[in-house]
Amino acid sequence: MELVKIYECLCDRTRLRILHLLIEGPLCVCHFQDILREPQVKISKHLGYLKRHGLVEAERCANMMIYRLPTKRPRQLEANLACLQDCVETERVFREDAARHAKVRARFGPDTPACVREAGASCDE
Amino acid sequence: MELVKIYECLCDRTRLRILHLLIEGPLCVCHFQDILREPQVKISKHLGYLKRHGLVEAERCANMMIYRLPTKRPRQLEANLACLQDCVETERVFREDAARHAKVRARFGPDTPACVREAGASCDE
DNA sequence: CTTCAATATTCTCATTGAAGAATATTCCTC
DNA sequence: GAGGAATATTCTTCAATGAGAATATTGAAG
Repeated sequence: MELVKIYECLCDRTRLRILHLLIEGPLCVCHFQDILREPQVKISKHLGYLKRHGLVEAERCANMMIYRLPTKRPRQLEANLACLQDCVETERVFREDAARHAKVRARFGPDTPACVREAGASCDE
Repeated sequence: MELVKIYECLCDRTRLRILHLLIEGPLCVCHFQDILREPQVKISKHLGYLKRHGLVEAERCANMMIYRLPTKRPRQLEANLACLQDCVETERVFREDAARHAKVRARFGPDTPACVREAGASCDE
Protein backbone atom coordinates (compact mmCIF):
# COMPACT_ATOMS: atom_id res chain seq x y z
CA MET A 1 0.00 0.00 0.00
CA GLU A 2 1.52 3.24 -1.17
CA LEU A 3 1.95 6.01 1.33
CA VAL A 4 0.68 8.68 -1.04
CA LYS A 5 -2.49 6.68 -1.64
CA ILE A 6 -3.13 6.57 2.06
CA TYR A 7 -2.83 10.33 2.28
CA GLU A 8 -5.11 10.72 -0.71
CA CYS A 9 -7.70 8.80 1.23
CA LEU A 10 -7.16 10.98 4.26
CA CYS A 11 -7.44 14.30 2.52
CA ASP A 12 -11.20 14.57 2.54
CA ARG A 13 -13.12 15.52 5.64
CA THR A 14 -15.92 13.03 5.18
CA ARG A 15 -13.47 10.19 4.80
CA LEU A 16 -11.58 11.29 7.87
CA ARG A 17 -14.79 11.26 9.82
CA ILE A 18 -15.62 7.80 8.53
CA LEU A 19 -12.23 6.39 9.46
CA HIS A 20 -12.36 8.04 12.81
CA LEU A 21 -15.58 6.20 13.55
CA LEU A 22 -14.28 2.92 12.25
CA ILE A 23 -11.37 2.98 14.63
CA GLU A 24 -13.91 2.20 17.32
CA GLY A 25 -15.33 -0.73 15.43
CA PRO A 26 -17.46 -1.82 12.45
CA LEU A 27 -20.45 0.21 11.43
CA CYS A 28 -23.21 -0.03 8.90
CA VAL A 29 -24.09 2.64 6.39
CA CYS A 30 -27.27 3.72 8.04
CA HIS A 31 -25.42 4.45 11.23
CA PHE A 32 -22.91 6.49 9.31
CA GLN A 33 -25.87 8.48 8.09
CA ASP A 34 -27.15 8.95 11.61
CA ILE A 35 -23.82 10.06 12.92
CA LEU A 36 -22.35 12.07 10.09
CA ARG A 37 -25.64 13.61 9.00
CA GLU A 38 -24.61 13.64 5.41
CA PRO A 39 -26.60 12.48 2.39
CA GLN A 40 -26.60 8.79 1.65
CA VAL A 41 -24.96 9.11 -1.74
CA LYS A 42 -22.09 11.07 -0.30
CA ILE A 43 -21.37 8.54 2.38
CA SER A 44 -21.73 5.62 0.06
CA LYS A 45 -19.35 7.08 -2.46
CA HIS A 46 -16.69 7.84 0.08
CA LEU A 47 -17.01 4.36 1.53
CA GLY A 48 -16.57 3.06 -1.99
CA TYR A 49 -13.47 5.16 -2.44
CA LEU A 50 -11.97 3.89 0.80
CA LYS A 51 -12.79 0.33 -0.13
CA ARG A 52 -11.25 0.62 -3.59
CA HIS A 53 -8.07 1.77 -1.94
CA GLY A 54 -8.02 -0.93 0.67
CA LEU A 55 -8.62 1.21 3.73
CA VAL A 56 -11.86 -0.47 4.63
CA GLU A 57 -13.55 -3.80 4.06
CA ALA A 58 -17.24 -4.41 3.57
CA GLU A 59 -19.48 -7.28 4.41
CA ARG A 60 -23.10 -7.69 3.55
CA CYS A 61 -25.52 -8.55 6.30
CA ALA A 62 -29.11 -8.92 5.14
CA ASN A 63 -29.63 -5.75 3.22
CA MET A 64 -27.22 -3.73 5.27
CA MET A 65 -23.56 -3.30 4.54
CA ILE A 66 -21.16 -3.43 7.43
CA TYR A 67 -17.90 -1.57 6.97
CA ARG A 68 -14.80 -2.15 9.03
CA LEU A 69 -11.09 -1.46 9.00
CA PRO A 70 -9.16 -4.27 7.35
CA THR A 71 -8.25 -7.02 9.75
CA LYS A 72 -4.68 -7.13 8.55
CA ARG A 73 -3.25 -3.63 8.15
CA PRO A 74 0.08 -2.67 6.70
CA ARG A 75 2.35 -0.74 8.95
CA GLN A 76 1.85 2.63 7.27
CA LEU A 77 -1.89 2.38 7.61
CA GLU A 78 -1.69 1.37 11.23
CA ALA A 79 0.65 4.26 11.98
CA ASN A 80 -1.59 6.77 10.28
CA LEU A 81 -4.70 5.54 11.99
CA ALA A 82 -2.98 5.92 15.33
CA CYS A 83 -1.89 9.39 14.32
CA LEU A 84 -5.38 10.24 13.23
CA GLN A 85 -6.82 9.10 16.51
CA ASP A 86 -4.34 11.32 18.25
CA CYS A 87 -5.12 14.35 16.10
CA VAL A 88 -8.89 14.38 15.92
CA GLU A 89 -9.21 15.60 19.46
CA THR A 90 -8.34 19.07 18.32
CA GLU A 91 -11.37 19.49 16.04
CA ARG A 92 -14.94 19.86 16.97
CA VAL A 93 -16.60 17.85 14.20
CA PHE A 94 -14.87 14.74 15.35
CA ARG A 95 -15.88 15.24 18.95
CA GLU A 96 -19.47 15.72 17.91
CA ASP A 97 -19.34 12.60 15.79
CA ALA A 98 -17.90 10.70 18.72
CA ALA A 99 -20.75 11.87 20.92
CA ARG A 100 -23.42 10.71 18.47
CA HIS A 101 -21.49 7.53 17.94
CA ALA A 102 -21.58 6.86 21.65
CA LYS A 103 -25.34 7.18 21.65
CA VAL A 104 -25.68 4.72 18.84
CA ARG A 105 -23.45 2.27 20.62
CA ALA A 106 -25.36 2.73 23.83
CA ARG A 107 -28.50 1.54 22.11
CA PHE A 108 -26.83 -1.67 21.07
CA GLY A 109 -24.65 -2.60 24.00
CA PRO A 110 -21.03 -1.78 24.53
CA ASP A 111 -19.20 -3.82 21.95
CA THR A 112 -21.76 -4.26 19.25
CA PRO A 113 -20.81 -7.37 17.34
CA ALA A 114 -22.07 -5.53 14.35
CA CYS A 115 -24.06 -7.75 12.10
CA VAL A 116 -25.82 -9.65 14.83
CA ARG A 117 -27.41 -6.92 16.81
CA GLU A 118 -27.52 -4.38 14.06
CA ALA A 119 -29.82 -6.68 12.21
CA GLY A 120 -32.28 -6.50 15.04
CA ALA A 121 -32.91 -2.82 14.65
CA SER A 122 -33.83 -1.12 11.44
CA CYS A 123 -32.12 2.12 10.71
CA ASP A 124 -34.99 4.48 10.41
CA GLU A 125 -36.28 4.13 13.92
CA MET B 1 -4.21 24.34 11.32
CA GLU B 2 -6.88 22.10 9.94
CA LEU B 3 -6.21 18.41 9.84
CA VAL B 4 -7.60 17.99 6.33
CA LYS B 5 -5.30 20.71 5.07
CA ILE B 6 -2.33 18.85 6.45
CA TYR B 7 -3.37 15.73 4.63
CA GLU B 8 -3.89 17.70 1.45
CA CYS B 9 -0.29 18.77 1.73
CA LEU B 10 0.81 15.20 2.28
CA CYS B 11 -1.03 13.68 -0.63
CA ASP B 12 1.52 14.43 -3.29
CA ARG B 13 4.69 12.41 -3.66
CA THR B 14 6.97 15.37 -4.34
CA ARG B 15 5.74 17.17 -1.25
CA LEU B 16 6.21 14.07 0.84
CA ARG B 17 9.77 13.83 -0.37
CA ILE B 18 10.35 17.48 0.43
CA LEU B 19 9.00 17.17 3.95
CA HIS B 20 10.93 14.00 4.52
CA LEU B 21 14.13 15.87 3.75
CA LEU B 22 13.19 18.85 5.87
CA ILE B 23 12.77 16.69 8.92
CA GLU B 24 16.55 16.44 8.93
CA GLY B 25 16.99 20.19 8.73
CA PRO B 26 16.75 23.27 6.51
CA LEU B 27 17.61 23.04 2.85
CA CYS B 28 17.86 25.41 -0.08
CA VAL B 29 16.07 24.96 -3.35
CA CYS B 30 19.13 24.01 -5.34
CA HIS B 31 19.80 21.15 -2.98
CA PHE B 32 16.27 19.96 -3.37
CA GLN B 33 16.96 19.88 -7.05
CA ASP B 34 20.11 17.85 -6.51
CA ILE B 35 18.42 15.37 -4.28
CA LEU B 36 14.97 15.02 -5.78
CA ARG B 37 16.11 15.28 -9.38
CA GLU B 38 12.97 17.02 -10.40
CA PRO B 39 12.61 20.14 -12.53
CA GLN B 40 13.07 23.46 -10.78
CA VAL B 41 9.57 24.68 -11.47
CA LYS B 42 8.04 21.59 -9.96
CA ILE B 43 10.02 21.87 -6.77
CA SER B 44 9.44 25.57 -6.48
CA LYS B 45 5.71 25.22 -6.88
CA HIS B 46 5.40 22.50 -4.31
CA LEU B 47 7.49 24.49 -1.88
CA GLY B 48 5.16 27.38 -2.50
CA TYR B 49 2.17 25.19 -1.82
CA LEU B 50 3.63 23.96 1.44
CA LYS B 51 4.48 27.47 2.46
CA ARG B 52 1.01 28.83 1.70
CA HIS B 53 -0.37 26.15 3.97
CA GLY B 54 2.06 26.76 6.78
CA LEU B 55 3.97 23.51 6.61
CA VAL B 56 7.26 25.17 5.80
CA GLU B 57 8.89 28.54 6.29
CA ALA B 58 11.26 30.27 3.92
CA GLU B 59 14.11 32.63 4.45
CA ARG B 60 16.11 34.41 1.83
CA CYS B 61 19.87 34.19 1.99
CA ALA B 62 21.65 36.08 -0.74
CA ASN B 63 19.91 34.80 -3.82
CA MET B 64 19.13 31.43 -2.38
CA MET B 65 16.00 30.50 -0.50
CA ILE B 66 16.32 28.35 2.55
CA TYR B 67 13.29 26.29 3.47
CA ARG B 68 12.68 24.77 6.86
CA LEU B 69 9.92 23.27 8.95
CA PRO B 70 8.19 25.89 11.06
CA THR B 71 9.91 26.43 14.38
CA LYS B 72 6.64 26.26 16.27
CA ARG B 73 4.50 23.39 15.05
CA PRO B 74 0.96 22.59 16.06
CA ARG B 75 0.41 19.22 17.55
CA GLN B 76 -1.24 17.68 14.51
CA LEU B 77 1.63 18.66 12.30
CA GLU B 78 4.19 17.32 14.72
CA ALA B 79 2.33 14.05 15.00
CA ASN B 80 2.09 13.64 11.27
CA LEU B 81 5.72 14.43 10.69
CA ALA B 82 6.66 11.78 13.20
CA CYS B 83 4.33 9.37 11.50
CA LEU B 84 5.80 10.23 8.13
CA GLN B 85 9.30 9.63 9.37
CA ASP B 86 8.17 6.26 10.60
CA CYS B 87 6.48 5.33 7.33
CA VAL B 88 8.97 6.39 4.70
CA GLU B 89 11.25 3.50 5.49
CA THR B 90 8.98 1.22 3.54
CA GLU B 91 9.45 2.96 0.21
CA ARG B 92 12.47 3.08 -1.98
CA VAL B 93 12.27 6.66 -3.27
CA PHE B 94 12.66 7.99 0.23
CA ARG B 95 15.65 5.82 0.98
CA GLU B 96 17.30 6.99 -2.20
CA ASP B 97 16.59 10.59 -1.35
CA ALA B 98 18.05 10.04 2.08
CA ALA B 99 21.21 8.63 0.54
CA ARG B 100 21.71 11.62 -1.73
CA HIS B 101 20.83 13.91 1.10
CA ALA B 102 23.58 12.35 3.19
CA LYS B 103 26.09 13.12 0.48
CA VAL B 104 25.05 16.71 0.30
CA ARG B 105 25.34 17.03 4.03
CA ALA B 106 28.71 15.36 4.01
CA ARG B 107 30.01 18.11 1.76
CA PHE B 108 28.95 20.77 4.20
CA GLY B 109 29.65 19.28 7.59
CA PRO B 110 27.27 17.37 9.81
CA ASP B 111 24.78 19.95 10.96
CA THR B 112 24.85 22.50 8.22
CA PRO B 113 23.78 25.82 9.73
CA ALA B 114 22.13 26.43 6.43
CA CYS B 115 22.62 29.91 5.25
CA VAL B 116 26.14 30.31 6.46
CA ARG B 117 27.86 27.48 4.79
CA GLU B 118 25.42 27.08 1.98
CA ALA B 119 26.36 30.53 0.88
CA GLY B 120 29.94 29.41 0.49
CA ALA B 121 29.17 26.93 -2.24
CA SER B 122 27.21 27.66 -5.35
CA CYS B 123 24.73 25.08 -6.36
CA ASP B 124 25.84 24.16 -9.83
CA GLU B 125 29.19 22.77 -8.86
C1' DC C 1 23.49 49.53 -14.90
C1' DT C 2 24.32 45.04 -17.08
C1' DT C 3 24.71 40.37 -16.50
C1' DC C 4 24.24 36.12 -14.43
C1' DA C 5 22.56 32.75 -11.04
C1' DA C 6 18.75 31.25 -8.10
C1' DT C 7 14.09 31.08 -7.62
C1' DA C 8 9.16 32.35 -8.45
C1' DT C 9 5.10 33.26 -11.31
C1' DT C 10 1.97 32.96 -15.22
C1' DC C 11 -0.44 30.43 -18.68
C1' DT C 12 -2.27 26.42 -20.67
C1' DC C 13 -3.72 21.72 -20.74
C1' DA C 14 -5.25 17.47 -18.77
C1' DT C 15 -6.76 14.82 -14.82
C1' DT C 16 -9.00 14.08 -10.66
C1' DG C 17 -12.44 14.28 -7.62
C1' DA C 18 -16.47 16.08 -4.98
C1' DA C 19 -21.39 16.85 -5.02
C1' DG C 20 -26.21 16.00 -6.11
C1' DA C 21 -30.10 14.14 -8.79
C1' DA C 22 -31.85 10.29 -10.61
C1' DT C 23 -31.78 5.53 -11.17
C1' DA C 24 -30.36 0.84 -10.33
C1' DT C 25 -29.34 -3.20 -7.46
C1' DT C 26 -29.88 -6.38 -3.68
C1' DC C 27 -32.16 -8.61 -0.20
C1' DC C 28 -36.03 -9.22 2.89
C1' DT C 29 -41.04 -9.88 3.79
C1' DC C 30 -45.36 -11.05 2.62
C1' DG D 1 -43.14 -12.25 -7.48
C1' DA D 2 -44.50 -7.56 -5.72
C1' DG D 3 -43.19 -3.99 -2.74
C1' DG D 4 -40.21 -1.75 0.29
C1' DA D 5 -35.77 -0.78 2.71
C1' DA D 6 -30.76 -0.25 2.41
C1' DT D 7 -27.15 0.75 -0.43
C1' DA D 8 -24.65 1.46 -4.90
C1' DT D 9 -23.95 3.39 -9.52
C1' DT D 10 -24.34 6.61 -13.33
C1' DC D 11 -24.33 11.13 -15.22
C1' DT D 12 -23.39 15.86 -15.16
C1' DT D 13 -21.25 19.88 -13.43
C1' DC D 14 -17.72 22.39 -11.23
C1' DA D 15 -13.47 23.40 -8.75
C1' DA D 16 -8.82 22.10 -7.55
C1' DT D 17 -4.45 20.75 -8.85
C1' DG D 18 -0.34 18.88 -11.20
C1' DA D 19 2.90 19.34 -15.01
C1' DG D 20 5.71 21.92 -18.24
C1' DA D 21 7.08 25.92 -21.14
C1' DA D 22 8.08 30.45 -21.04
C1' DT D 23 8.85 34.48 -18.56
C1' DA D 24 9.56 37.38 -14.55
C1' DT D 25 11.83 38.68 -10.22
C1' DT D 26 15.50 39.26 -6.97
C1' DG D 27 20.12 39.72 -5.48
C1' DA D 28 25.29 39.66 -6.19
C1' DA D 29 29.20 40.93 -8.69
C1' DG D 30 31.62 43.37 -11.75
